[in-house]
Amino acid sequence: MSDTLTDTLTIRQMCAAFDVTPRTLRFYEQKELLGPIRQGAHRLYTKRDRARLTLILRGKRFGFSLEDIRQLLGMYDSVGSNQDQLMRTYELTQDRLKQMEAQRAELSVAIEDLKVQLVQGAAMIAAFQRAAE
Amino acid sequence: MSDTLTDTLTIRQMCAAFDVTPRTLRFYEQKELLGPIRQGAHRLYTKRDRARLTLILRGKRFGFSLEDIRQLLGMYDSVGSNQDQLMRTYELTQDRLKQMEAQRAELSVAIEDLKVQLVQGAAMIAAFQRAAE
DNA sequence: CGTTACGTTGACGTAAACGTCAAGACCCCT
DNA sequence: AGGGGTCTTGACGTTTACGTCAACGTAACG
Repeated sequence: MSDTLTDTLTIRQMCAAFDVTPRTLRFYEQKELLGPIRQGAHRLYTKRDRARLTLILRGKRFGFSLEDIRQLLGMYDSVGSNQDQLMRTYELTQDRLKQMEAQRAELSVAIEDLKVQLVQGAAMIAAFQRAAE
Repeated sequence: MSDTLTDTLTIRQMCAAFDVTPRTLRFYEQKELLGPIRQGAHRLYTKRDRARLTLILRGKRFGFSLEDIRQLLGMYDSVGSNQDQLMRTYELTQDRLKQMEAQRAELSVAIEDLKVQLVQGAAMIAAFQRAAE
């Protein structure tokens, strides 16, 4: 088994692992997206932080704001919250899920569009080459 | 047939149709994403502008920057460019397509994750309700 | 035990994507 | 001809998501 007490990363290791800067990690912490434990003043990032950062970076790639993501993350650690809070988070997550499914459908459309354009582009390039003979 | 000479929208009509502000349309024009014709000083948005704006707003929803989108739009009106330009645009579009396909795959993962969370959330809510009896 | 590397907290700077006036032009109406 | 509505071009303000110092603490290494 992995030693959960020592299974932590320093800020540098974290940066290397996720290709972000220290500033970014501290910024996310300030915005309550991450909550690394402290050893003195130094930050230590646990498995939980790594999981959260994965979700944060993923969310960003889909155009979600950090505030959006913060709310989404609420779903992942709603343990210990009361029932009302849990219900709100649940509904919020349902909404977000629908958004994401709509987004995926739209992305598929965009991909198909682009494929068509590529075929047309290839045809134009071929025409150029015939004309250049 | 539609009269192509009068098939244009004013900036207000355009804003209403796409739910954006005038400032946004002027900003996109300044960034060379749109190129409405002019009647005197006034802007008139053609079918082409409408198609481009659709693509712009779609791109934004996937986290593309306006500069990214400007390059993508280059693919859609590369008619009249020379072969080198055409080839560069073609390759650029291929790259972007791969990005978008990767993005879609990742989005699917995120959606599945969220669905799992929803099931867990539902279970937690159910547990709360049993406990409250 | 010094110094070199890594860490910390502010504080200020910056790029992107607009928002928000200000000042003026143009058009329609009565 | 005056008023109202819509348009124009600046110019400056704002928010988000960090970058970039400065000044300082600490930990590790030879």
